[in-house]
Amino acid sequence: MAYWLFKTEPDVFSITDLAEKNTADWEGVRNYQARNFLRDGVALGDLVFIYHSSCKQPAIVGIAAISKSAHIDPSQFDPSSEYFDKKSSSDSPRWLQVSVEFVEQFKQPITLTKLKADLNLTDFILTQKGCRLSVMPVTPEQWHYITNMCQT
DNA sequence: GCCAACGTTGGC
DNA sequence: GCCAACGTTGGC
Repeated sequence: MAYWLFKTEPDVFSITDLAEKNTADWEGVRNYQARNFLRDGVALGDLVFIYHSSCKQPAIVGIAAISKSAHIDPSQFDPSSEYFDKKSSSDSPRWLQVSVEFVEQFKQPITLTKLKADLNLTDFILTQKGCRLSVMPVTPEQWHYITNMCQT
């Protein structure tokens, strides 16, 4: 089993939305490196940190589990979707999505400030300068360290 | 709203 | 294949 971190803008889709729906298709990944992680790495049963970005308090806010591995993201073919990609064809679709299932919402989000300040997380991809990846791997060591942070 | 740090596009 | 121009991300 592997560990991941997915970014989302809470104004668009938040951990609360996921908690209410219980499952969701993680649509709209439009970056090749992120897509390749979805395609080649993310597997059924993997665990995912949900991270809120572009908001007042950027933070890891909870955990989800992969409930379906990579499959075609239909929003790329929907002209009314903000994720529509006119250059993608049904013959060779460009973009993939996975499905996620709600696991838990942290009572206290682990803020970006806290993550950046932690000397044990200097290799954490999220906090590296200029990181714009929306899907990234998390090492088991980082996963366990961070999940322990929210119990204190 | 600003802007640094990217990623993508397309002409050549 | 290079690279300038452009678009996007995301913290601040």
